[in-house]
Amino acid sequence: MKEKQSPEKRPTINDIARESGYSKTAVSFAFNDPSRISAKTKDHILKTAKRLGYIPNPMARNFSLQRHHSIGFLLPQPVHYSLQNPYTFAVITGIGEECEARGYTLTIIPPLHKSLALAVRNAAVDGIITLGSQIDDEIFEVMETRRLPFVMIDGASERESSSVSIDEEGAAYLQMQSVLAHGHRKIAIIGLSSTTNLAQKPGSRSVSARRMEGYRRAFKEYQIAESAVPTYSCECTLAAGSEATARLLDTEQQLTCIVTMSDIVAIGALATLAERGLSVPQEVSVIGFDNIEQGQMSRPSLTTIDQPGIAKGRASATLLFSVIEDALTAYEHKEIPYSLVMRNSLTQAPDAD
Amino acid sequence: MKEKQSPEKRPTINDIARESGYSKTAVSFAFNDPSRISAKTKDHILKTAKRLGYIPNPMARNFSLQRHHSIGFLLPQPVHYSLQNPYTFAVITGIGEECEARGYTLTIIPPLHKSLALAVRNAAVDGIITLGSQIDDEIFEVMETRRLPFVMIDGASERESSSVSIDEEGAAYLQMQSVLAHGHRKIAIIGLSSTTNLAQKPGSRSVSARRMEGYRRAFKEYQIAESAVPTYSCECTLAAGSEATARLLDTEQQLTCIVTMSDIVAIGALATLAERGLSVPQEVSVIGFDNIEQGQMSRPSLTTIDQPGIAKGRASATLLFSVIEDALTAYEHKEIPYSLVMRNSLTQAPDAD
DNA sequence: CTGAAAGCGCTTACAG
DNA sequence: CTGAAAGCGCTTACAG
Repeated sequence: MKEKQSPEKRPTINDIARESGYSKTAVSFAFNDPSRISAKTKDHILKTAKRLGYIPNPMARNFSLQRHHSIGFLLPQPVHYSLQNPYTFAVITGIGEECEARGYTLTIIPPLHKSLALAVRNAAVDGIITLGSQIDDEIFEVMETRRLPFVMIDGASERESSSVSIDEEGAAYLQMQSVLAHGHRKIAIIGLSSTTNLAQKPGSRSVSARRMEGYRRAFKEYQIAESAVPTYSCECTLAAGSEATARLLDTEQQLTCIVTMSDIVAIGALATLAERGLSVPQEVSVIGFDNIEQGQMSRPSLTTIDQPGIAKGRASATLLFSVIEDALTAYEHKEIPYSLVMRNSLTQAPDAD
Repeated sequence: MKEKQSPEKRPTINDIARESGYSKTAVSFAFNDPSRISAKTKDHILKTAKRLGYIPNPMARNFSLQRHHSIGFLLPQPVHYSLQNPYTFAVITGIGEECEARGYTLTIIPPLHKSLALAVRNAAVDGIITLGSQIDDEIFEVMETRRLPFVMIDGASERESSSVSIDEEGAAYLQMQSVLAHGHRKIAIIGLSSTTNLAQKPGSRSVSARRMEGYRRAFKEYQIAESAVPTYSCECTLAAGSEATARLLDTEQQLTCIVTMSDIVAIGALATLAERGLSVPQEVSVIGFDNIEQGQMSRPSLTTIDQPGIAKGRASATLLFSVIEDALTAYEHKEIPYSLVMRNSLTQAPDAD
């Protein structure tokens, strides 16, 4: 009765043991540690396995080993939005490179029934990397009670964990400073709107907020009233960037420079400016943030702040693996260097002299 | 002795059963099917779970259920190359959207110790989606002996499985036909080089090969000798596209149009042409393939063949889920529609009249 | 070199 | 409504 051989069912280690005449132990060794059995035994077992079409079941193996061999990447927003931004992809690429080197897979975790926390409860991963500052408390609690190590990229929480970021305030300062140094005074900012519907924690400052402080420092240095600089915000997509720029051009008079917090938004702005017949940078300058690859190819090429997504992804995965595999418990906060990339979308203000 | 309470270890269902005074069965029901126990029991159990910090172990749950709740995406090339192409990302986005709707995660599977087949042996997924035609026989064998359902996108195998593609030959015909209809006769092609080091199976034709047939049909129609059209090929990256274009311009005389098999390559071509001071489309026309988002933003905007990556991703996931969840066994070959997107990189040949 | 057996942490058919 | 027990398919410490 035990032998019921439905042709559908894949063979298990028991089938190979029975069929080859050896024990399950021997079969397991044949696949995982052949040095522990004789060459003859190994050959016989492997041959039997091949004949019956046996491959050890990874799920059972992982369960026995208590390792998923995968790390998770938490999408900050629904798939459709998140994956629209090449910066997200750069981060994923970096994480993926590190996974490849370690023999892990990379599990992308979208919200489950609209809930990321629920998705994290169920995620079959050994650790998690988060991106952005929209991770709510419930998610952290789930990760903590699951004892799931995690690393935050661009995060804003004071949780006990490793993290990877750039100095947002410093980078934003550099960005605005370079705009002001080019003589621009009629400036508009397009920031990043937080699409989360959860209240931001008082202690945790969003990326937008931290960058605004950098802007303020630059304003102070150039004695500009912050209130004189209109600030818009939009989602981080090409379309939203175009549209925000259109709104902005309809409202503001005689701008000479648009400062964005994302290349994607900046490229959207370029499109709208071209449509309106405004030449960049002669009439209006534009500056981006991120340094995505497409910024080199846009016309004009985009002046921007380089924040290397791939490097961030790699660094976060390295940090995560060090706690997963080496059981490292000291948390590390890694700051990735940023820099100003001068290309052709920013020039002297036309009204400056 | 059994009770050794290391503070490190997360509690299991046994701990909650013991602590709450109920059985494991009851604990399991409290989480998965509360209607089967009394409200009082449920409350008590859930409270105990919360107190001890218990979340059911997903690995054990999956193992018991014999479901990973994840589908795999097979990277056609090492992470660093594959994820360079926005088309790949569009496909991933489409798959991700469908996973999100079904409550699955999406596992990205890079090669393990350089071997994709090895990675597929170990992948903790319920099914696999492949992209491109570089999947070798060993991989198919692994999937088949693992009884792992799979769907191929842009695949070229005659395997028993569902697949998603466009009519490559027809789409390429349309592309070349539109070039010829604009009067171009001094044309060069930049195809896709196959980076696989395995011999292509005789029966399976690569995407490049199938598209060449479409080109041939167009040539025949316009009575052009195929041998008169130089054909280059390069990897599908921006840099390789730039470089192939440079090589091509160094060798060929007085081209009026460059026909590429990928927008990424076409955008690389645009960059090289700009560098050389050749105006597009006045002096040289360029046509792409894929219709990635950046093609709208390039200068000039890119005329191309639309092959919707997101739609392909979604369709492939839908097909895969139908065999995973509904145990569907009939294989389906889905053709996604393509179309010509006329923008500004293609115009009448300068020498035509 | 080889094997019997415990263990990984759940789910669920079955009996009460 | 509740619980004892079998089962999911491996790995590995231990004994021989």
